Amino acid sequence: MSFRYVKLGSLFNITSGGTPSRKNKDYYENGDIPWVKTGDLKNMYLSDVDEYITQQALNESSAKLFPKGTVLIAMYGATIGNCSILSIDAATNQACAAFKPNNKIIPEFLYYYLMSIKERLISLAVGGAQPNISISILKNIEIPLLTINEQKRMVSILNKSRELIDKRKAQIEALDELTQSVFLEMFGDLKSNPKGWKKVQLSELVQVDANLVSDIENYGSSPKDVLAPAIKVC
DNA sequence: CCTTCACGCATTGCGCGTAA
DNA sequence: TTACGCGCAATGCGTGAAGG
Repeated sequence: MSFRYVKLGSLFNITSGGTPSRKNKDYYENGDIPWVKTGDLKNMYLSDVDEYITQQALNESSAKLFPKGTVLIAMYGATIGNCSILSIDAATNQACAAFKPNNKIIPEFLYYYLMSIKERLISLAVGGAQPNISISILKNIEIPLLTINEQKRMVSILNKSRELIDKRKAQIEALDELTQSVFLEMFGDLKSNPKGWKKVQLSELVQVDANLVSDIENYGSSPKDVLAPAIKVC
């Protein structure tokens, strides 16, 4: 795989949004244009927002409408460095930098790249009370320029890895609940069973590591049957 | 003149302490 | 125990300065 590094500024016309005046009700009341704030940049894809603005707000403020596929990154505030890909057309406030989709970089590849350099981006931020990543800093960030097919291949690998991370997170949460359930089984009031867990074989619940299961089952006082949340760890 | 940057202020929500 | 007030942190907003 051969590639060269290219500055984001030469690939994208990076812009920020704007905040229509809060004093003008006409900008917000009955608005139907999604308006993104940095706090909305939580997940990979963004389809749900807190606030909407009107067409008038769009016309009379520096808020701009960005198309589906635009990658947004928070430039300051506690959410600095957070990214999302728009899965709807939406406007943003001034704290979001926007990379409109083009034919050289696919949004998912840019998203993963920005996430991979998040810590570096934060360290580049300047300012005291509220550190700032400016658009000029973003323009100077270099990204490996791969062919679209290579980008797609990388994205599919990274998607799989992300799925794995999500699954692992779900497993950890499930195992945390399992901890509670074991204590409830051993010391709690079973009749009350406040969470409505069912009684199942431990081996039925935990499929991830057969040795771990046998270790737990063979560990003296541990019960083979446990009260468990209605999920399976696999 | 318009856009962007960067700073500081305003607002909101949460946690903690205290008094009733 | 509950309600209230205070302080702090997080986040959004406004605005003056700078530069193209």
